[in-house]
Amino acid sequence: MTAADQPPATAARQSVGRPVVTSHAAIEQSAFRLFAAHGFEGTTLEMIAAEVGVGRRTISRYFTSKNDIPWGQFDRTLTGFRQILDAMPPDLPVATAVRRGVLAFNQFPPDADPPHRQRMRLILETPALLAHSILRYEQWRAVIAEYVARRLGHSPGDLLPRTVGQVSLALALTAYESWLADDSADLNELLAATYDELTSFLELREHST
Amino acid sequence: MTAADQPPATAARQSVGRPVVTSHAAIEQSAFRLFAAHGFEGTTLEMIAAEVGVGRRTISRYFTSKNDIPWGQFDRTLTGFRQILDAMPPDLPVATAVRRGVLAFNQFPPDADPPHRQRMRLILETPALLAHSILRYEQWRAVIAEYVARRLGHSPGDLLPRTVGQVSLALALTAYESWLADDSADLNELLAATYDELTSFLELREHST
DNA sequence: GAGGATAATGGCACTCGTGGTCAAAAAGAT
DNA sequence: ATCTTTTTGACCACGAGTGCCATTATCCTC
Repeated sequence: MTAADQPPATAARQSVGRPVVTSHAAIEQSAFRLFAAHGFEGTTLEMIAAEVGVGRRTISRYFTSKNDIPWGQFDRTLTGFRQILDAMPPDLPVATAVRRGVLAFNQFPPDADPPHRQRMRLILETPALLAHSILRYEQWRAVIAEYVARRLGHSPGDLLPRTVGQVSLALALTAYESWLADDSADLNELLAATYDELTSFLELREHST
Repeated sequence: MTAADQPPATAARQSVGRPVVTSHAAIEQSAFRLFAAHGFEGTTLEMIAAEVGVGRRTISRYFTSKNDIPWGQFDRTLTGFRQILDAMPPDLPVATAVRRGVLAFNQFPPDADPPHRQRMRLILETPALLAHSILRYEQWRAVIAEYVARRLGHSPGDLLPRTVGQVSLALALTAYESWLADDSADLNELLAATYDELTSFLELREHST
């Protein structure tokens, strides 16, 4: 009931007890190979287990669900996102800081682009994964809400921080959609464009109710 | 391959052949009773079938998935949403029309409020249903995107219409969250407040990159 | 170096949702 | 009364998820 219940947690303390036979990364790689070949639905946990060379039960220990496999190290990237926002100059308007933060978060080295594209394509084009994604993005939104709340002296549960988190996600998802639809598109440009579209759209209105 | 494959489609042509033994509404009601008593996960299709008095297989014919049961007649409400938007005065700024449209769509007669609240609480507080919801909301976003596209002479697939659809959904979901958190809250006021929060937030920024 | 403690593994079994198939049932139509 | 039409429900199989537990492989202690 103490540490034995924890999942193997790749790269964690591992001195005593039977050594691990695989890793999150190894499973992820095998899984992606199979996903590419047979599609997400067409790939069973059994097939993944066979590809990795472990039991099906072991796969379920490393990933709490099949839907979680494509997400890889997402939790760790959230820490990076938090740092990005925290590093924003405090004199920058909050809205600008959030915008730049989201752009910076999605700035990848050019060589990491194809895998990232493949991963996002899988997630956004597989209904089961698309549905599952909002559960994962909840934490992403929370990062933004917490930052906005801190900057403005609100609580993260207040309407404004939550709104900004949710809207930021909406904009990012829209940009990603366009990005996946056009192989030559630049993600960062699309993110910026989406933000601009929203701003200009809202300026189309008078202050009526 | 013609009409026999179609689901029973409550209230459709039904003159020849074995008569239906239940309806979407009847199943929905029984299901909600059980959901309230045992929770969504704690209710199996078998239990619902027993409560309705039909076979488990029949439930699966009326609803393509367990996740779809709480949505009831959502498809039909989309038609209403389309009509609401189409009825907006053409001289109204698009952003204002969308805002008013979303508010009108969520304007329910006071007596329909408790069931609506119960339904939305179930959907938004059950992880599996929350995840499934974005698949359903895709059509809702499309209604907005199509309206915006028509008003501005764009294609519904363009960046701006999609952005507005996605952001509108984000605002609505945020408002619903707050609504469910406070029993005495008014949904329409919260929707308006969420829109205002976004507007004021964006005005907090200078036009920098 | 033998034995014990420790922790991951993997097999087994079970539940549940989903979906295919098909015979039976229940109505109208001839 | 028989035929046609359509729904029903039973049976089946598959896959994901999960609790349980013996097995295995390592480190630690004596």
